[in-house]
Amino acid sequence: MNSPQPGRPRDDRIDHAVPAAVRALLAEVGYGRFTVDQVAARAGVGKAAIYRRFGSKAEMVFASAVHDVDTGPVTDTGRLESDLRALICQVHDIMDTPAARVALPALIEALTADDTLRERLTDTFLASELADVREICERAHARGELADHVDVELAHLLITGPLIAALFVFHLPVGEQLLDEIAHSVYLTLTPTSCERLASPETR
Amino acid sequence: MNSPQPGRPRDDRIDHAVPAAVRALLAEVGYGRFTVDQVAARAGVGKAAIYRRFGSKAEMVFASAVHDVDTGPVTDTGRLESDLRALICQVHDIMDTPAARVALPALIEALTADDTLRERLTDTFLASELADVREICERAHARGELADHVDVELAHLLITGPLIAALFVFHLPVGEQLLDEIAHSVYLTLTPTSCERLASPETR
Amino acid sequence: MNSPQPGRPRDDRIDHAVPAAVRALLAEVGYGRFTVDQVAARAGVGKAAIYRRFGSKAEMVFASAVHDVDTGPVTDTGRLESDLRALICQVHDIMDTPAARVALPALIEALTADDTLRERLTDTFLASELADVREICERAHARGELADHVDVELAHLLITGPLIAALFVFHLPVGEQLLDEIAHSVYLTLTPTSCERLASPETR
Amino acid sequence: MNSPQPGRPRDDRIDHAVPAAVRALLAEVGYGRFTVDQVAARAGVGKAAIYRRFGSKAEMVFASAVHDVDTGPVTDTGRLESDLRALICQVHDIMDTPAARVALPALIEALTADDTLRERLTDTFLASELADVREICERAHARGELADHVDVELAHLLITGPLIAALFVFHLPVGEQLLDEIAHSVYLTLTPTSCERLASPETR
DNA sequence: GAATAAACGAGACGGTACGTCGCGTCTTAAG
DNA sequence: CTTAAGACGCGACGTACCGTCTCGTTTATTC
Repeated sequence: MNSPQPGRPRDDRIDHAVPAAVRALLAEVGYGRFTVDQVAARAGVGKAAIYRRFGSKAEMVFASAVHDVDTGPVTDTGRLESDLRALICQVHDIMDTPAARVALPALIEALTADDTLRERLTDTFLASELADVREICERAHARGELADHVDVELAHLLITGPLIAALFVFHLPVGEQLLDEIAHSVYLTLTPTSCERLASPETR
Repeated sequence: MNSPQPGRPRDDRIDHAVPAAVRALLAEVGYGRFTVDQVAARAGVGKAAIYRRFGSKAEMVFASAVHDVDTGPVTDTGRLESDLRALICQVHDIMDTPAARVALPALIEALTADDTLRERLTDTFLASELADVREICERAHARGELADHVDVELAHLLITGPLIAALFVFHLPVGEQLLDEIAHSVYLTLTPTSCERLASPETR
Repeated sequence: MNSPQPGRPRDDRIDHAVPAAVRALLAEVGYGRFTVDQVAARAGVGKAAIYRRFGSKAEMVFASAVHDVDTGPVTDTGRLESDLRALICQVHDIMDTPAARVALPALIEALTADDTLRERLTDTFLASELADVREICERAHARGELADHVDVELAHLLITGPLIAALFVFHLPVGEQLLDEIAHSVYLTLTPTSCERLASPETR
Repeated sequence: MNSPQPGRPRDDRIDHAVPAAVRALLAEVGYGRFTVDQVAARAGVGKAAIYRRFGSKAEMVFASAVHDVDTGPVTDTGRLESDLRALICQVHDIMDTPAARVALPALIEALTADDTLRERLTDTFLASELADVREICERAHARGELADHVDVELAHLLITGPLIAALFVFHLPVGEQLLDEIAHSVYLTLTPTSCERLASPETR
């Protein structure tokens, strides 16, 4: 019926070799002195094979660096703060890969000029993270830990922002304690303080 | 005594004209389609004069983008939360310049490869902001709003991180309300929760 | 057997278009205000394609200026003096091209520093001209016009020297009469003088 | 009367040091990789002092290379051929200086673009050499060796041409024998052959 | 002797061309 | 129809040199 299409099929090994070479080179030389020809040579591949798969250098880097960000479902710890803590840890693990440490800054740079890339990021990474935050909040609301209307986008910024700043801008060491503190900060921000709850429980 | 130095001195007007041209061009065409020749032409200057001052295109851009970050003293509003709000606004004003919106992502990218640049950023921008945060906290402590030991670096991350993420990564609109919310979040994180205050009012 | 060589082959049209553009530009603007970018633009070619063929601007110019010096066999007029006249005319035609008038002085300059270039000139142009002179002399000898041992290199200098001096050093107009006179001078120099012939007519 | 003019007078040492540096550098690196800044450094002099004396790099080189070409009167040997031989030797001595071997090719190159330079050369070097040739011919005519009307310009080309070609184009060794042969060739060309004189003494 | 005026070393300046490098496309022959 | 190899057009890069200009200093003549 449908002939699997004529001609030589694409080589699956290339689909793996190229992103691997990209990550290796990113870790070695960074994004600045990073060349498509180098990637081709390293992967033992022609440039045409690369450009048949990726529309541009930026796309190639982006697709190669964040190749398996399907983080799976958010672990349910039973309490809001530790759920947040788990999510933050998950995000951190994605960002602190050797390849990601150089690819994400490059991605940030590329985003300023490339609207398509920006849209794609919004639709995939951002959407998925917002969904995760929303899920956590809904679970907390179901448990009565949280009011029904929380600003999910704000929460997302409070979670990712400090991580991005620490990792990619100020290049500070990011330890467990910092993740705890960020989680606690978000928790405090999302939950009405005891004081408010005690003082005016009916105002809401 | 010691002759100031032989030869024709550097032209002061160029020292101003080049960064101005850089900022204008960054705002107009972005970092991607940004040319040293364009800068030279715009500034009415030869390329040699530029490369005599900056080692590379990147250095020129970064040195030009953050030209007057000496934001002066932090306004004292009398209350911690509004002090934080003012500081956040200050930081935001620096970052939301047309030139900065395109230069800072490029700077972030460059930081991953250039240790010197990283040090320079740490010693200037980061140090100055940490000092600002510290000053605000000390004033709050003097007023009795704050415990004596607060994590200034954490506070700094909580302030700048969400701004950076919103402006440069997710390209979200940053309005007054968001600045309010960030300030509130930092305030909540720094101050002991009501609950704790209620539980141990005499510890002060 | 041996694969002709991998990859895209050099474009033959460029091999012709570039020298043509060089000659056109040399004739138009001279060697002084002559730009590689202009050549590239005129030939509809990238600079890389040029530098893939020629190691430098100078190489490109010289290789382009003397593109078809294979002047074919020397015309046989049946008499030594008119043979010489024909050869001188041939040499003059090569040197008085618009392109050659500006390229050859530059070539002369380059020869002082570049041994390789010098060798190449010796092996091609000089060798070919010496062969021509030798052929003419041998024909004359066969006809009995000439003694058997003539100094071919001297003859060559006497032919080309005045042309070079007139065209490239003193920039004098070179008309038919001058060519006649040079030919006559060489003829006189090569042939035994009448005096000698009168004195010893039987030596032949 | 004429005040020797106010202000600091020009430094005589510079007038000597610069041409000396030019000749040294020409001999060392040739004209191609020859820099005005190098000359200034070598002579221990500022560039302004150079450009106050010479209008351009080409002028400087030209004036420095042929600085003492006042060859004095032509020796009178009593016979035309040896007079020619002496003149050729004089010309050769000028051209075969280490500095001249690189400066003259550069001068030849410069002549194609610079009309002023060409005029200057014509008015000085060429005029002086033509005068020399003319003087020799007149002496020969007075002695009865020569007819009254000889083509002085042709003679000049026949003298200088082969020298220029040998020295600057083909870079052949120029020995005493070659000078002899050139002199003989010119002699033959200038003097009517015995045959002609014998055959038709009255045709002239 | 002070003022003037030109020349000096040093080196920055505008301009222009150089030769290199990278991107993304195209063109071969081979599979 | 894909592949490896590599040439292609384009365009920016950073360097080099020219000839000019500005400094502060030095050296002579003129008031």
